[in-house]
Amino acid sequence: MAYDKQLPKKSDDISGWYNALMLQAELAEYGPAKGTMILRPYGYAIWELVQQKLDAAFKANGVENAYFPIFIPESLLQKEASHLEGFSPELAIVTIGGGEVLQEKLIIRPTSETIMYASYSKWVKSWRDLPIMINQWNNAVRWEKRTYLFLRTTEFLWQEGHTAHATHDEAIVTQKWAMGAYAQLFRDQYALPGYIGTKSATETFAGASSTMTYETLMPGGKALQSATSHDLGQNFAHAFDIKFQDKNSKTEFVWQTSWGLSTRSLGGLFMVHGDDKGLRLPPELAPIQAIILPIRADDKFMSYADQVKSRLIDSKVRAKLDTRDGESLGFKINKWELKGVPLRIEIGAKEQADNKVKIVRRDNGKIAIVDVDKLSETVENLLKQIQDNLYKQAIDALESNTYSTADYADFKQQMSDSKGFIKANWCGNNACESMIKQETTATTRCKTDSTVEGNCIYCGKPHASEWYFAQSY
RNA sequence: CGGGGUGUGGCGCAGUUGAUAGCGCGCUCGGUUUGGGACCGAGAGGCCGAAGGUUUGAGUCCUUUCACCCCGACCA
Repeated sequence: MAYDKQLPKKSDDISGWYNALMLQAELAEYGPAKGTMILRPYGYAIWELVQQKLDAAFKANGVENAYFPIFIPESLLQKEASHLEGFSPELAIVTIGGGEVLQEKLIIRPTSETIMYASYSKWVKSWRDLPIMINQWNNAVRWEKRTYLFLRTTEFLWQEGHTAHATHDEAIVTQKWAMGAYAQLFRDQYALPGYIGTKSATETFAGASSTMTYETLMPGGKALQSATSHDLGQNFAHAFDIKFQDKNSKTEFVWQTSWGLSTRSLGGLFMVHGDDKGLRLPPELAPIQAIILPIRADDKFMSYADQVKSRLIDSKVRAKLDTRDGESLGFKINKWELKGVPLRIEIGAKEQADNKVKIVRRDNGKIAIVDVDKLSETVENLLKQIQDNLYKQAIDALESNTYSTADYADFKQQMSDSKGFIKANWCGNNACESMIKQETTATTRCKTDSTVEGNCIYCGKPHASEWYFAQSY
């Protein structure tokens, strides 16, 4: 295993730190084709934990999993005009199959609205066929000009939920429910606080009526759109002719939603919680929650170490015993710190003699010497504390980097200094949003939940509502 | 799509005025070690991104080309 001794400091060089960390912690590496990512077992295990949690939440709300093809005939994608327009610059298109030029080009899915809704239109005839609540875990391809590991890769993994309802109200309930599920996941598992709100017209998903977003703050002050939930209105229903007869025998178009969370969110997780020593994984998403390090590889320590491991496994802690030879204790400590394992348990002669273990927290370095009989409850307790502490640190960062101003000069100054989120009023006019972006590189991230109106920070017009602005990843 | 950079053992790099490749880390084996990135010894591993050219001779010079990375504009 190759671990470079030097990881760039997070505070000096965020981008260098992040890239090196992704590779060194064995989360991912670059695929042979530009912008692609190989998810290594350690990184994939984190994604699997996300999947477990989210999948359970979906199913609890009646969502079923299914799978639709990766190839979308070009004609399908063309059916919804704004959807096509939004995605066409970043499509990967198959033109040759089996050595022959295809009669109709095949789009590699950038998202699955079109191919799924072609089926929905066949499936829905009666109000009794509704709602349709389907999710799929899959990959998608968007030919981005510039890529980062996790944060923006040419191919990414995600889930996309797609529902169809008899009424707009019901669709909106689902849109909000999905965002609620994401918010809970981010808070309870990712330990990532964020702002939830509606996107401006220009930032709304191509083909949607409205987009809700979960916006998190990255170190360096940029915002990361971490999950979205769309109210598609009847846009796709009209384009794909998805209609049904209601209880009064009247023909109606369905109301739809779609919502997704991708491996991008893991990039946010790594970036926010990591420190100069490497990753700091929240226990909920740590493939290994406790790493047990015998001070020596001697047999007499091993049986005790095995016993400690068994106790943890029995109490459902994801524990691993590092028995690899040829690595000194110091090396192993650094290795597991880099990989962000929340707890390190050291076992040596002293611990064995006293029937104790030494437990060190990754998040703050605090040491506890614990009686082995109290091991499980102590570990469980510490894991909770670490989870809470990471959330607390992240929320402190979010709050202390959220500003509010009514003065455009302040706004500009802030965006060129420490960045972060700025709450400011905006009239809703595209021209103002676009000028602000040109002059500060900041865009609207989402509407705040404030109902107080003010003057537009750019044009000064009254009755402007409050928005979060930030530079975006 | 613009700007910058880099391609030489697995990784990071050196290679001067051209003379058929070297260092560190890692890896393998043996031994000594082990409470914060151990040490000694012996090994394995590279036609220098690709193609063409100049030359007695090219990692090095020339031409073309490909790929990737970083920074911007576009985006989950």
